[in-house]
Amino acid sequence: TWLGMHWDETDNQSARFAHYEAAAEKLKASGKLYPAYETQEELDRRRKVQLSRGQPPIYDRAALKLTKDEIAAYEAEGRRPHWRFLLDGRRVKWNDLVRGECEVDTASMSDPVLIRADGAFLYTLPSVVDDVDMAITHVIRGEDHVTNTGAQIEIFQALGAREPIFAHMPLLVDHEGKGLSKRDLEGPLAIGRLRDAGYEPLAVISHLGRIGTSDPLEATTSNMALAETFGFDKMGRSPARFDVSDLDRLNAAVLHATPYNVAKPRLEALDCDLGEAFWSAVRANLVKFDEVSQWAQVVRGPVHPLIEDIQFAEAAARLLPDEIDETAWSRWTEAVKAETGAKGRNLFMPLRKAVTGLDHGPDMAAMIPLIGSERIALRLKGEAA
RNA sequence: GGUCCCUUCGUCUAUCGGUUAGGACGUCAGGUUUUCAACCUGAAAAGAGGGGUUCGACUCCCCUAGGGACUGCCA
Repeated sequence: TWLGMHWDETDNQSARFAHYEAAAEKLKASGKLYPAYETQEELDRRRKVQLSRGQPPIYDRAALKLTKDEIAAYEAEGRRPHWRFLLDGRRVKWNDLVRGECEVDTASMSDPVLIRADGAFLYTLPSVVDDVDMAITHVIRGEDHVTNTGAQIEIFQALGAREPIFAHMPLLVDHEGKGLSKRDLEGPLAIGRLRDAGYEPLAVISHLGRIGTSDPLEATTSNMALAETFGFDKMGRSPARFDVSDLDRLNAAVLHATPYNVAKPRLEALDCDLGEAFWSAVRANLVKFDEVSQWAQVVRGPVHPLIEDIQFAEAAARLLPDEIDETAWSRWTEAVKAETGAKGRNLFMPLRKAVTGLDHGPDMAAMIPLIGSERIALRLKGEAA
């Protein structure tokens, strides 16, 4: 919901900082934000002791019991306090758009540190303050934030604000069911890498808009079409499996449905714009867009023909129709069949290999008019053309 | 150690006490293209295990097993 908003020109980073400070002062005044003086080492040690005794590793609020003299002693030592938010320790409830009625018992959590000893604000406070300032209505994030939500709702309320609506989506796991590692997310699955790898934006968005939902994972034709089918109520609550091969399938499907007028500028950019007939002939054979250059090469040459039976190729060359149109392929193969007796796979494959140099590819009936009789004739003679 | 969440075809999932347990992808079989791909049609394929509650449980409750998240002076 903040997408439509604009910060005014003067609202720079230091202005934001002032908002965080004001919020912190407000919390300090109400006693909800209190100073603590433990060092990280002390906290770590305390946590280990608690764990070894089978106790939950929760901050014991020792800082609240500090006397004035003890605080003065820390200050004299040069210690600066960090600031913790005093949790109510109650069952915080909200109606999650994905998970329904949710409840977090903040008594089982440590009071979160909002301000570090060096004065830096931790994300928890700015996140809430920004949401309030920007009048955020919905917070949509991963399931890993569910526990945070309990504390954050308390902060919203302590600031006198109403909390937004929350939607916590399931996390993704890989094809083996293991959590997606940071290495994956910053590596091959990073959005920029996916683009570099040739994935269509529509394929990526089709996947992200559907994974974890009850709707089938299928290619969408536009962002709006996807949005119309999207709903938080369709989202599951268990981790969804992310399989990259689904992205290849979706990418191919997106390409298969891409009309010529959309593909044209991109074909031009690759110097592969051989017309609408070319695009509709080859698009069903693409997984990634840039593979069109391979088929453009088959049309324009040079192609190194694959000829296994010279007599067959000679007969085919002799029978090649003068005019190569849409019907030429069936007339030609009929004639070759009549003369050589070859049929089915034995009829086609030698012709395909000789004419395109490959054992697979788009419909030959559509391809040969594009290639043209001159090049076809040369290729049937075994010449690169 | 604690808190919370999850477990249905191979995969993602629907079902909110009574269904032939539905769909999509994948797989397999046909069809079409006189090849491959694409496309069309059809088929096979599922309730983690054990206890309850109930006339009736995938659905509600408990236990077990398995998985995930959180438990930071990270975000």
